[in-house]
Amino acid sequence: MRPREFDHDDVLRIAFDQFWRNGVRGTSLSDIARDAGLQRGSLYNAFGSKEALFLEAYERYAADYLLALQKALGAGSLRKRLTAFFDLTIMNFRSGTPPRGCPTTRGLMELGAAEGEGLDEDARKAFAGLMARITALVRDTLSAGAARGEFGGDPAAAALHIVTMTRGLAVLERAFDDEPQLRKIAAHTIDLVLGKSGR
Amino acid sequence: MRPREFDHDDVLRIAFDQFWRNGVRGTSLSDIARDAGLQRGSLYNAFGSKEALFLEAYERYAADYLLALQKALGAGSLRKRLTAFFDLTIMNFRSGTPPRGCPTTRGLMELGAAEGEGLDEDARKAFAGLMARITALVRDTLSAGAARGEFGGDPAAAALHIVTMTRGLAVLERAFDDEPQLRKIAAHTIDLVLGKSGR
DNA sequence: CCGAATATTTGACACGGTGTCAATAATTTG
DNA sequence: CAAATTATTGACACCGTGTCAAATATTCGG
Repeated sequence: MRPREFDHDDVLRIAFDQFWRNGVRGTSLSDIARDAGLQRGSLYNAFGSKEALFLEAYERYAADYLLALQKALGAGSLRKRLTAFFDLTIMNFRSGTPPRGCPTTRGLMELGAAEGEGLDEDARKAFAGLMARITALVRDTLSAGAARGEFGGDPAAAALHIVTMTRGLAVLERAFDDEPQLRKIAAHTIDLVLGKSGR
Repeated sequence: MRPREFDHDDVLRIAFDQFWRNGVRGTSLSDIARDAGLQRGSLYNAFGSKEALFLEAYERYAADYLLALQKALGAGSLRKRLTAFFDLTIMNFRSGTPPRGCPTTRGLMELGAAEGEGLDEDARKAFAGLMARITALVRDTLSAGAARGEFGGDPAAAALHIVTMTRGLAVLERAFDDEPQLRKIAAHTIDLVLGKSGR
């Protein structure tokens, strides 16, 4: 067999960077091929379609991101953990020049727009899976905090609330381009969930 | 002058319905022209471009939606008002078969993907304006509630929190297609903002 | 009532993007 | 070294956006 002339993971990274920077709609396979130094046909041969390539790049990124979130949630008081969680989330939206927005939400909203087509359903599932895993991480962190007396509510409900807030922040970031406001909203959320006193 | 052969507002309604149902990306001007019974060229002549047409249709819808929200926020106890607000929001996401998602958020995320191009910036501004106006409505409702002793926190911060939650719900609706869960999250948010007792 | 002015409609065209396919080229294995 | 297998390449079809000139319909002034 003839071997590939490119590295699979390299292309996924290049593609995700493009998708993140310019959106799925705003990125053509010609763009990615040019950046990766190969022909469009090779991408089709290796990945099947633009959306399949996006999906692979997305899942690769999601795995890394999940690890980073886990790390952020893993040290200090419950308040410190949640603060680190929101900090990482917001920093992620604001990375790049200009800020690229939420890498996991933008793709879904773009692809999820035209549903029932097969691949879009796969994108939806990938996103739903990531959200479920993030929610589980936050829930476990809250449960552990509750066991130490740092939290008194329902961990599952609070985790869902927190994750919903991160998705809302992802949308508002696109609308307002106002990082201090995002941070204020996040701080307020932590206060609300933990009780303003800080316990 | 030769008069138009179609009604401006009719076309905006037809277009917005298509955009809402199939997404901006998934709707071609041929689709809209077919539904409206005219030629593609007439749409370009009347509206300039696909995105300009979307924008006009969007703003027309947003004005109606804002009135509906205002009405929902206008009667009963503060808890009842907020409940009606979230109910309307969620019902909006879930309307249509299959549910069409949030009419105001989807378009932004699709168009906001490729930024710095002029018209996308207009879409961002339109969305930001709508969000600001909704936030103001909620803030005023909370302020009035505070004056009646139904709420004890910071109305501006709480309003921003609530609106952020609605955007998060708009995203999660696409991911999970689980209406009861959306309602649970909304109820939990109201409890958190007003204090679980209900005062 | 007629013609000029003006805006709308129509259809052809260019362009770019996705995706397919057959032909070609480069390895590995027998 | 030859056969088999896979990757690459370039041409093609198709669809969507957007532009333009020609044709058409209406209004207004004389």
